[in-house]
Amino acid sequence: MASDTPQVPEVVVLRLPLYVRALTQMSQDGTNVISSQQLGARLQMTPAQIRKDLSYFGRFGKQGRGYNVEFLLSELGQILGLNRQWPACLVGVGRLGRAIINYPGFAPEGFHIVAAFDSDHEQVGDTVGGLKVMPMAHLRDTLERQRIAIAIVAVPAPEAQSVIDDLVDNDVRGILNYAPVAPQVPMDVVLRNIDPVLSLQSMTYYLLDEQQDSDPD
Amino acid sequence: MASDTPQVPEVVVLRLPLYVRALTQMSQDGTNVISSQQLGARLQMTPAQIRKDLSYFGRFGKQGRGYNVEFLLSELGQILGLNRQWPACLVGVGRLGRAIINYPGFAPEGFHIVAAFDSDHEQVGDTVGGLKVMPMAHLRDTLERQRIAIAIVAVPAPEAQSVIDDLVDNDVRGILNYAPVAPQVPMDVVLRNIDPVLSLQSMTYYLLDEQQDSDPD
DNA sequence: TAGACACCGTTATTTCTTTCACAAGTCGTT
DNA sequence: AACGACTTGTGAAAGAAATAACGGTGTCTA
Repeated sequence: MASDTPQVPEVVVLRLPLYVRALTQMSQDGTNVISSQQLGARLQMTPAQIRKDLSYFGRFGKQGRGYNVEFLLSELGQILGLNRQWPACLVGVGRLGRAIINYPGFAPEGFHIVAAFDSDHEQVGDTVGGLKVMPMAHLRDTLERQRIAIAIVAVPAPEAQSVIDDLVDNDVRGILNYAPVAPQVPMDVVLRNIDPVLSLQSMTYYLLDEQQDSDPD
Repeated sequence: MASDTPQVPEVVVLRLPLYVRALTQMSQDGTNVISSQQLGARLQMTPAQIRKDLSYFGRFGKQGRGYNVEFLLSELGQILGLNRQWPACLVGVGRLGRAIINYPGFAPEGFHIVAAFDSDHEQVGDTVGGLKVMPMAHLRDTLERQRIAIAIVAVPAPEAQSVIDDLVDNDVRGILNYAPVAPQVPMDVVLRNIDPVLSLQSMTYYLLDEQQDSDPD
């Protein structure tokens, strides 16, 4: 226990999954070995950055040759904790929540939504994507019994903070938040926001140049 | 034309929408004036960063007083191009695409999905969220006629790059990509990726510490 | 087995971001 | 009108991240 300053920069951790994804594809394409050069070209980054990123975790390459794809993939999986299953719960089974539950992209990566909650008693009892929707009161029991460390939040913006407080109180350690707010969480809880509107709003800054709306017909 | 190096750092532009959102809420709460101190507390950032960010664009505050909420909001809206409508098209009307089209969060911010495309001829002709799904062949005409500069991509991963190439060829200037890939685009096209799986995969790194899976009962 | 080449890991350097610190301006009160 | 409490905008300093550079090691070919 001695990492007040995480000795691995967060930016680096954020890039690792990118490497994993590229390597996975290469593995499927039958590539056995890859250089930082090639990987960099594939991901539009400098070879130096890739080597430096990896060097935070160990020495995975072979001089003169490059990285063994399978080996690096398995090492990165180990580092990120991808070689196990991560049960998760969903809070909020409105339109967005239902889409999330039915999204087929999570399970293949080991993220399984195994419980669904909603504070609206209208929804409780419904079955969504094979899951019975439970009231928030069942949170503690369910999280503990199913050893759930990750929660996905898809409630309306005004409710998000209080739902997240509730989750934190119940020892959730990671939160994937779809509500368009910037919630406050304790430092030991990992928060990731999915916010397409923010993405668009920063995009438009760069679209303004030529785009001068003249006359609306 | 002389901005090879954009003199406003991209990180700064990415933060502006955060300010806009906080200010919007404050405006609704009836707050007239706010200091960088207060705004910083609200967003968990230092007052200095906020002042510096804003200083790239002008002088919006008053010494000894702070920022007028309405004024700053309108200035930021101007800077980001939020005070106008942005018609957008959607490509890919599968499960995800349908959820996006029905997502009620875009329109209030001025982002209107006004056309939907799919390369799968099974889908073409369907009506989704009030829009007739069109074949990709209609791309050029529609984009031009409706002055669409933004595309939202929700196709399966293997198709994403070619769809995006197609969009770029047809002069789309901004792309919001939901496919789990890191597409290549020319420098003058703005790309934003929405990728919850990547978010989760970097999150788990921080969850590994205590979480040692012992025996599965 | 030797020579030419390729590539990693790491240190040094440069570039980018954030934070600090303070002069100058504003407001409210007396 | 003058004082004290505040807060901005901004250069300068500190800190973080990306890139460059290169020694050392391994690979391949002949």
